[in-house]
Amino acid sequence: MSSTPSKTLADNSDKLVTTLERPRERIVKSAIELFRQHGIKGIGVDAIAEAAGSNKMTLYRHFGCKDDLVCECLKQVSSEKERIWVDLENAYPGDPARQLRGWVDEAAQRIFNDLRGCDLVNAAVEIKEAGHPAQKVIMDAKKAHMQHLIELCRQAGVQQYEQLAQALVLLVEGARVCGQSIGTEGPQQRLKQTCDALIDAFSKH
Amino acid sequence: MSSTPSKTLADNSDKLVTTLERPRERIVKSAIELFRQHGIKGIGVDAIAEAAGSNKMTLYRHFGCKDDLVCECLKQVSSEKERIWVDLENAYPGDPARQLRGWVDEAAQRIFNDLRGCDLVNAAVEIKEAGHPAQKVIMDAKKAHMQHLIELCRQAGVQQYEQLAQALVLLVEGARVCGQSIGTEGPQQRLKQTCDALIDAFSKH
DNA sequence: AATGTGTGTTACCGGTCAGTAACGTCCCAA
DNA sequence: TTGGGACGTTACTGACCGGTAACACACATT
Repeated sequence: MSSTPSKTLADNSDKLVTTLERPRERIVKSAIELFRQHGIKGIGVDAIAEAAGSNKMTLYRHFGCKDDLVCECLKQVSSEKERIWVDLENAYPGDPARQLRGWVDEAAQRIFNDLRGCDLVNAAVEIKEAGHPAQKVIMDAKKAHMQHLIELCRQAGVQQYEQLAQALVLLVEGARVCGQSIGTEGPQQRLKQTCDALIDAFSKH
Repeated sequence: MSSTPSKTLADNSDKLVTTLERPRERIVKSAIELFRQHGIKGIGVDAIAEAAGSNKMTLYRHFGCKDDLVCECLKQVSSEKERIWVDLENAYPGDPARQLRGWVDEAAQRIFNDLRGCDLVNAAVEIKEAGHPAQKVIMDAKKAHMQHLIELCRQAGVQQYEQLAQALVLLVEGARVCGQSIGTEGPQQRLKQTCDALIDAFSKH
């Protein structure tokens, strides 16, 4: 099947990671990148360990099984995503309305520059087994992000702040996924314009 | 016309698929369902053939490789999706505005009843290999659906019909994907309300 | 009766995968 | 100096996977 990763998959002639970090960090970093490139089921632990300049045994000493590694990667990804809230506060201190626009800008920018979608959503699509530990990680992260955005809309003085936040999340998630399925010519091109118009409409009353 | 339910009663009715159809149709039908349940990479051709009450050899006589079967499934799924346009025309003949609302209703209903998302998008998430034949199938189907919706918005008398159609697709695709990652409590709960408000806003000017 | 087509059965191939065992190495701290 | 912890190397297991070969059978047409 053409989905089989080629042999040069984890060609570490140029390692994905610096050797300055410990193997654990290198493994997680490599795993995140390789999961992004090939999907969770599309890459093996051996290739991950090799790309990290390590080996399978060390990987399994740090993570009991592949699922644990997946969870750790998703946790790290989501905690990196959470950094946007402090970044926005630093960029526009005390101005939640501008921060909200900034959130849209950031999302639109990312979607434009990377058509691979959201790591958490992609993992949720791939992992269908009921009760898989990664599902809770994904759900918690998405709910937390949703709550943060609701709070930001509230602080921005929007009366129907919850509705606005939910609509914005739908638009952004939809844009990410359209980029993946349709490609560059999808309806996500006008994401920023649509979001801005929506914020305007909600800010009037 | 009274065809006799004659002699051929090999009857293995324990299978999940009716034996009335030929193996090819049974295989495609089983594959669609199993891909939905386990993902494309999560199920093997052997299990598909068995669920279809057939076997791997027959599967490979009809489909040269697993990728071909995947493409056939996606084509069938997308052609079933295309049926919505004639269904809408039949439900609200000559009333594109009502048809547009009907499209939203249908999407919201499906998302509410099934959290497994869109088969085409799920396949696009799983299949990352550049040039994989399924990607063209997915892209063509999504673009065609997008064009149909744009045309419907235009016929509904919306001036900025393209913008509206694109925003609606973003909302719906986002809702589907939020159902998968967040679960029942996601922002997709208010999808219909949001879409209706958007259509109202675009219909005024 | 002969033939061909579609199908089922069994067995096999080479490859990949997650995960483990056993052993060797290096470095740091006591 | 010694001991231990972290890491690397090799080899292995058992399962699964996509795909193929060879053969048998059922049936419809002629």
